[in-house]
Amino acid sequence: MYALPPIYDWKSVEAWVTKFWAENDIVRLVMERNKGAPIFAFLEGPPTVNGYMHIGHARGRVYKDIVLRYQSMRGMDVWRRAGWDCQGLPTELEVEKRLGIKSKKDIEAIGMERFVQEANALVDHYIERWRADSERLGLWLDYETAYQTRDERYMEHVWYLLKRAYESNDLITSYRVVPFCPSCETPLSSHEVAQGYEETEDYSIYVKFKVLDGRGGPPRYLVIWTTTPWTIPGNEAVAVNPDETYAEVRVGEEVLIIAEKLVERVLGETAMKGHEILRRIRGKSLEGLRYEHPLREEVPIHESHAGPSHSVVTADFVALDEGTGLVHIAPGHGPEDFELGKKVGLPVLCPIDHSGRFTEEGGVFRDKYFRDVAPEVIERLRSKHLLLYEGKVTHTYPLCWRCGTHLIYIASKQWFLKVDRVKRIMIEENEKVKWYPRWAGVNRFGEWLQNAEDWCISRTKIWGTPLNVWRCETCGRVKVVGSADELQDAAVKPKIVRLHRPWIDQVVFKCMCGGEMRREPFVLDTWLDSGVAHIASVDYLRNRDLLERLHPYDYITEAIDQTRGWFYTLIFTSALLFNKSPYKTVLTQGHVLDKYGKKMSKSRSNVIWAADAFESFGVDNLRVYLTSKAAPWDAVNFDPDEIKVTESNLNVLWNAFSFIKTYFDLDHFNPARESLEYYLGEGEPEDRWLLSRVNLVIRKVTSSIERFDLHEAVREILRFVREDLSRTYIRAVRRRFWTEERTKNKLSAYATSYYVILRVLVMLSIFAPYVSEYLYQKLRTPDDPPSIHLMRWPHADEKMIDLELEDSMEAAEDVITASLNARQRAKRKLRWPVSRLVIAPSTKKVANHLRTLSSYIMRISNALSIEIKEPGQKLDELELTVEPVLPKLGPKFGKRLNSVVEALKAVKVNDLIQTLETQGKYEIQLPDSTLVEITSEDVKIAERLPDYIVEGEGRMSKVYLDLREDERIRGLSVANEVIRRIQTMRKDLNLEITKEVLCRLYMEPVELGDLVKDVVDYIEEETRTKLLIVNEVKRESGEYLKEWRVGDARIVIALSV
RNA sequence: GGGCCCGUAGCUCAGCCUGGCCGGAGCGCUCGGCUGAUAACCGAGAGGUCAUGGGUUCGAAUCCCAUCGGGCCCA
Repeated sequence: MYALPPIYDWKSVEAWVTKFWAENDIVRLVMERNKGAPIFAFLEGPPTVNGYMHIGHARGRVYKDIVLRYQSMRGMDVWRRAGWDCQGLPTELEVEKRLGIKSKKDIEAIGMERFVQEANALVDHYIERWRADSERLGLWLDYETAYQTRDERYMEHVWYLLKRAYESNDLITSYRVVPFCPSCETPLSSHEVAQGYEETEDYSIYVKFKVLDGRGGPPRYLVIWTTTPWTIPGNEAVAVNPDETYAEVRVGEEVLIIAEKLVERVLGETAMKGHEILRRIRGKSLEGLRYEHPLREEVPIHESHAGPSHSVVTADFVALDEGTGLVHIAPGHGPEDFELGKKVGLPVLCPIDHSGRFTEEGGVFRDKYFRDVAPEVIERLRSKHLLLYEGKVTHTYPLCWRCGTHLIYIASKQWFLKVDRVKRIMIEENEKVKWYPRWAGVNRFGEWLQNAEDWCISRTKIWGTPLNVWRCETCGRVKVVGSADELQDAAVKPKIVRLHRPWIDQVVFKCMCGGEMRREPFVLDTWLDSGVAHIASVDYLRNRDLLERLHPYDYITEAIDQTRGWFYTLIFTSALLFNKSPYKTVLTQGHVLDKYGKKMSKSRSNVIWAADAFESFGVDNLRVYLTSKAAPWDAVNFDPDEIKVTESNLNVLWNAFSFIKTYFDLDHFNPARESLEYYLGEGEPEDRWLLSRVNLVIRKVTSSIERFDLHEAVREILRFVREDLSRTYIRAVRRRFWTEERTKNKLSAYATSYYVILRVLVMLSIFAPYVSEYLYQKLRTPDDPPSIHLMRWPHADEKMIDLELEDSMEAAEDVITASLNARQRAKRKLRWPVSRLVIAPSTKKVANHLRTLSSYIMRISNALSIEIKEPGQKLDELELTVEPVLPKLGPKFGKRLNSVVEALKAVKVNDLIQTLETQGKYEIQLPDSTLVEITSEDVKIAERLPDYIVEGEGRMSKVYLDLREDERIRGLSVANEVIRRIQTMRKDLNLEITKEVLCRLYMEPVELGDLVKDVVDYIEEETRTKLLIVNEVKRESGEYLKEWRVGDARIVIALSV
């Protein structure tokens, strides 16, 4: 233990505390403290370990930590296992980059074993960094038993889930159109797609499809609009809304078919002039109308497409808010198109492969990349006079959430988890979940659940949980393996049986039919990994009892974007397995944006890494800043300059603590032996007031935390420290602390300070674990727990809450502020006492409140006497004057005005006021003896203060200071000036506060010496000196001598140690 | 196109649900004070069309509608 540094230096605080925790095994003690108590189950959403922790992650992790610390202090046995999400595309991409892999062929060359080895090494590296950063952040999770989604025991739970799903017919395989990333060469799930929408610029083209109707006359065309020209090779139909009206429009020599409502807009945008509507047709009537495929020469396969192909079909989803009201249908490139095609019997033409290149079926476009084909398609349409218009449009288009590539929709065979059965359970179970804020669950999540679609879980990748489905090559029979044990029956096994690829691919089963069963070559969506965390993290298959105790979990919290991610996949798998939600309470977090409110991203290079932030700002400062700035679910703009404010707030705590602690040490105050109750009776009202305040604050902070209003909780604590403890209380008790004797009055202030600061530190500890620990260590007695984090959360002592007293203090502070204000205007320093403080309260209640604190008010405002008037009662010396209101009197009295004004001067003011009040009028006699009547409108009553009174105005009271001085006041004033100078000099000499020294004092004019004679004791006590008033100064050796000018006076002080 | 959140002093945010205390706080700024908590502390001051426009009401920052702007999400 070393002395408290003079200012708050978070760097050394963190260093000291980190060492302290490690040496005393504090984290373990905290984890084990409430064993056997009721469980508070937290489920850690595993960070994806494919990068480092940034400030946004850090904020989220602080919200985890605060709640866990709180529950632990409340006596709960907190379940807090850490976890890491290890697999998936991002890691795979980074491995490819490191190994210089560009295609699947490269992987074959390098070997999948090497690939997986590299992936594991990468994950090891990131986990190490994440753990270190998390621990430094103060997030105390159980890292030793952390779950990892790459562990075989973990992956078995994914298998278990799929086997159960297979048994309940919720696991299916299906040929469908799925969103696909051509760069990652894998399909994406809808929640992955949902994360990647971005503004992009695309072509906007209007294309004419020539109608084949065998009629004579001008050629007719169906007009369609699309932003994806590369889908036209795959076109099989044009859809119209059966209930809308379409128009045949003549433009020049051609007839165009467009939805009637959109004619103006389309022709306007395509700059076509001089049109004429020939006739109107219902969409339904267009059905079956055949057209010529616009690229029939380029994509010859269309020649073989008959039946409903290349004709108009009807679909309810065709909307008239954009385009032409005619939608080009490519069943191989859009989910809606696919469904429609299935309904009406269109072939599913998908001439694009997994890498985004056109296949043989793509005709002239073969081997070209889909996005590169767009301009060529446009040119060919133009040359065939089928292009009506070409432009650009900016819209949101889904990009791959990891690599940023434009996604395509293509048809392929994939594995799905069906949503129908599970959806009903999820919706019902979601009703029971407590969401913070409510709208995140009811509106956002609720809506998402309503629209949930089948979940595509298959990925054509390597680094993931392998799909546990084997299919017989001969008869097609399927076997779903539910655990590692089940692999034992395999006919062919690799030497080392491992659940990852490539080893798992070598496991071959014997089918009942005699054929060989091989694994379906997919891995699984990584969201399925984290989605089973509620069971896999506790190794459910081998610990069913444990799960019983934890599930559903009390608390999870992640950022709002997990609405479509983890919040969803968790409830999905839990609904599938157990028919219930896996969590009871969800706190959704807002994002951290940069100081300009922009999203942080690597491409903007405005990302702030957590480790850097810890270094530059300090962990506690950062934690308090992030949590106090906004509600957890609001986005915050991260502005480094603002953290300085947080730091200075904590510095106020430091200073307050330092003041209190200094005097505790001087007096060897031992809180363990000194009872607050014993001394409080001898204390002052500010003691009882502060005790009331702190208990009220405990109550408020506690209920804020229970509501997850964590921002309000921490703000309330800081406000209390700043306003109540530092500004009000310490100002009030400073003199009491300076008392030399061990009086009960002083000890009451000590005991109060101890009581209060201890509770404040405990509450603050969940937000700022380092500095609160540091200060606690300076304060704790041997009987206290070894760490603040082993303390109990304080409960509000209702007996101590005294709202009457709080109101009284508020009234008193109002008066004190007003009197300081008055002093300032009168240029009377607080050091100089005033003889009299008169208070005119606005109400009876305020008056009563002030009376209970009159001596407190005197003490703080440095007044020698106090008078508290009744409401309405004025200051005795207050002179009331009557002033004529000339604009009123003039018209009334004309020439007699002057004599009326003169007569008013002679009137007895109080008499006049009273008469006006009671009768509404007043008669005055003019010099010529005539009587005139005036009303309250004619005069203005003003107050006039004597010269020696200065007035101050508060919210609840008016105050008057009597500035007149007598010998005593002047003596005290001079004494206070002397005291201050001596104190300064003592400090210059760096004297111990208790050190007694000799002081020779010389003052000019010499009469000042006489003034001070009566208060020598006072000066001696305040400055701990032996005072000698001398008539002349000679510098003596060994003395510290200094000359001061105070106003006109000269003061020479000489201290000899 | 739809949904959600948000627009209050230079900055960050309370107040809005349950209309009515001259619309608040912290920081910053200006001026002054204090000086054994001193890189702290205290006082005073300047600074606001409560996004805009309607409506309800005796009364609207607060309730309702529309518009504009910002953010997030969905299609």
